[in-house]
Amino acid sequence: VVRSLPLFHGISPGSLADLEFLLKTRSVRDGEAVSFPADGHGVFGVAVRGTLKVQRPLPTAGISVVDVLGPGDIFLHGGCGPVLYGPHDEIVAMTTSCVLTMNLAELAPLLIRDSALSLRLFDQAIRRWAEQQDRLARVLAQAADQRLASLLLFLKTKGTPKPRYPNLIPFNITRRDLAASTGLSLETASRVLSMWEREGRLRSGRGWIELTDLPWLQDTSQRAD
Amino acid sequence: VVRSLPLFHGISPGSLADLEFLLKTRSVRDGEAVSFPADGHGVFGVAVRGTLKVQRPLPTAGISVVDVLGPGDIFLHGGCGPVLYGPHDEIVAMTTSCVLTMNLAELAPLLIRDSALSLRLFDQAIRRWAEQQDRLARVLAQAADQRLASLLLFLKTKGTPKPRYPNLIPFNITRRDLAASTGLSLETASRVLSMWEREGRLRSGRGWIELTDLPWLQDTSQRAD
DNA sequence: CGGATCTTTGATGCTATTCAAGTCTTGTGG
DNA sequence: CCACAAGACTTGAATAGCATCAAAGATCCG
Repeated sequence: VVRSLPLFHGISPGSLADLEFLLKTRSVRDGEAVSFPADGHGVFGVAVRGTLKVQRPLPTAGISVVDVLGPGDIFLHGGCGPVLYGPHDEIVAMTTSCVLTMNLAELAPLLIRDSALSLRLFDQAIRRWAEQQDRLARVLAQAADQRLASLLLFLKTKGTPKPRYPNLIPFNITRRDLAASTGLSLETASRVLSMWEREGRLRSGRGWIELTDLPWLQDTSQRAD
Repeated sequence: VVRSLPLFHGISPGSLADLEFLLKTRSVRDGEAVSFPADGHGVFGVAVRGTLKVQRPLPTAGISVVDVLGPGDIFLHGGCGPVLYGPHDEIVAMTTSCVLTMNLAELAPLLIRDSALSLRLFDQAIRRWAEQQDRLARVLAQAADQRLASLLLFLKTKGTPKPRYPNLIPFNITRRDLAASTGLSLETASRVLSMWEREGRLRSGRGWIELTDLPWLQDTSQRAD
């Protein structure tokens, strides 16, 4: 499984063997959360198949979706030291998924031994970080419909397309998720999508969305009011 | 200069020599932007002294402040491949500052040779990425006053405190900057700060802010409406 | 002193939220 | 197979919060 990931292509056989020894496969069903040890040890992981969302609980009992993981995306959860997602963040499968995980503490020795592997992870960190930077800039500046357009286009990049429906977002995504990812209310997200559906920009149903007018969505996400 | 940065403490003498050879010092005066080659080659850099903001131009002719750099913070600007800030992003000094820069293309060979250095940069990438994650979550979920409180506390961590005024944000920060960092309008930012000044939470003037009630700001940034 | 920039304040309007009611879809168990 | 409950979605009306527009007041600099 490890060897099949583009993330690890060209990595030395020794490191691959170590990774294969340390990384444990686990499957997560649609809607289920990835469970983590409660003992405070952090986890390093990689998404292999499927798509997952990272939810952050809010003091108001609501949640924000702070990230979306697709195949090949790494994550660092819980624990102390440099970590991406806090111990309260939940990683929930949006479709039947498969992730690899290991103890975070065992990652550093591996990286010290193999600089090519370090570089690969550094590269990915920069790429994903820039992705977040972009999301932040959009949330800071854009109106409701623009944020939704940006988000839908972003989500499309995070899933493995279904053969027969290339523009269908290939995982379960509810109005509630869209709202939690854009900082809008569920009702506003629903209203915007209903409008777009009337205009023929997309088709949608309970938990699924198919983008039928990508160019228009691109324009919308980039227009200068 | 390179050796004095905590970022590079404990790095092998060989790599330090390489870094010292490649990294060029440049000073930036208050309000000035760091200039970059227009030839499309990316730049890797480190902030050494002072504080800088990263501005992203918007289609509406406005700007968003997407990041703030303090001493020891790295950045990757322009160029192709994995890069943090796009070619249109500007890095502007908020106080007289000093940064080290080098050609981004020359970074990878260095990282391949020294895995400890790679690990150090990976660590920082994760830390800063998590910082942005946190900002994103706040912008998604919080009201105007909460966002401003979070931002002020964040900004305080990015400057080197002035000896006589530990709670003074030690660089030039205008209402316009606060607004561009939180996604609010200049007027709203001004109104909230005026209110806080009347309530004795802070003192401020043209371009400066002194936080006089840190615990209250903490509470505000974390309260559940 | 004059000009530029930063800041404040008020009036007005729009956008998105909130609250509420109701419809549709899906899965479950009898 | 049908009834039912839970969850997802829609829609409307009222409201609140923030943006926008406009004008004037501070502060800094040469």
